[in-house]
Amino acid sequence: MDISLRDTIPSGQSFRFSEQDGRWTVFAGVGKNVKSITIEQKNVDELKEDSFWRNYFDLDSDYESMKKEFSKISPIMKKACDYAPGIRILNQDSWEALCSFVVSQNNNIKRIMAIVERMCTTFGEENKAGLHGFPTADKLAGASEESLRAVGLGFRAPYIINVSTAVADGIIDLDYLKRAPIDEARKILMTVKGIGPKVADCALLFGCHRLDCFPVDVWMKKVMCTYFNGCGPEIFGQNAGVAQQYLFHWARTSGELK
DNA sequence: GTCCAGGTTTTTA
DNA sequence: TAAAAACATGGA
Repeated sequence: MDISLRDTIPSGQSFRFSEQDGRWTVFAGVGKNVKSITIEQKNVDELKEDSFWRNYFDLDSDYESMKKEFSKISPIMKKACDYAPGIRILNQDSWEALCSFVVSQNNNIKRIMAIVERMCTTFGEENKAGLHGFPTADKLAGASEESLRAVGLGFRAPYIINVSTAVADGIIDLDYLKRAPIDEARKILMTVKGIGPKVADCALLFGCHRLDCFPVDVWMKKVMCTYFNGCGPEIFGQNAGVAQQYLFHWARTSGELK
């Protein structure tokens, strides 16, 4: 089973992309390390040729066996896997993901994307190809609250300064979060004012590839309540975060959620 | 005008 | 402790 671009790129895990006539353009990376690619579904095999994008789209993980395990859990879980079997968890830059999910709180995906784009053009370095990278933590830590409000961050502006300062000062070590015990990792993130359990879990799942993290937003609350008897993520095992993404996508786009 | 958006913090009871 | 309100902004 190949990756599905349409079920993965705009599925609420990344925020820098556009689509026109089936051609997806994705931007990824911080500062001058930013890269972009334009790709169509029929050409996804080309992604395997490039080590960066091969890793970014997580093409070497075994999703077939994960889906097989998930499908045993319940009929709805199987339905979600069959509904969009080409979903993948992207390997985004950890800082970009963390910062983007601070932007995401009480916000909608379209507006998150617009704000992130303005953050990149305003605060992000431009590389030789003219692409703006995601702003570094150092840059945002030094920005004024006023200048952050000017790109539409609203009440999140001080939160962005808080998280940027924590990363810039090494209080949050993103590389450590990739290997720390999961409870400790969440706890470290949540010391920042503006990061709660949901944003912490999204940062860990989508930015640190911690597949055991299970972000619960309004959609997932409803799914767990309605179809899983209010159970927690334990029932999904070590790759719960992947199960979460299949359920989230199904709930949000199928129109079948009661 | 009201409600909502991949929430979190602050206030109130 | 737990529930409600406040927080910016723009689109439906």
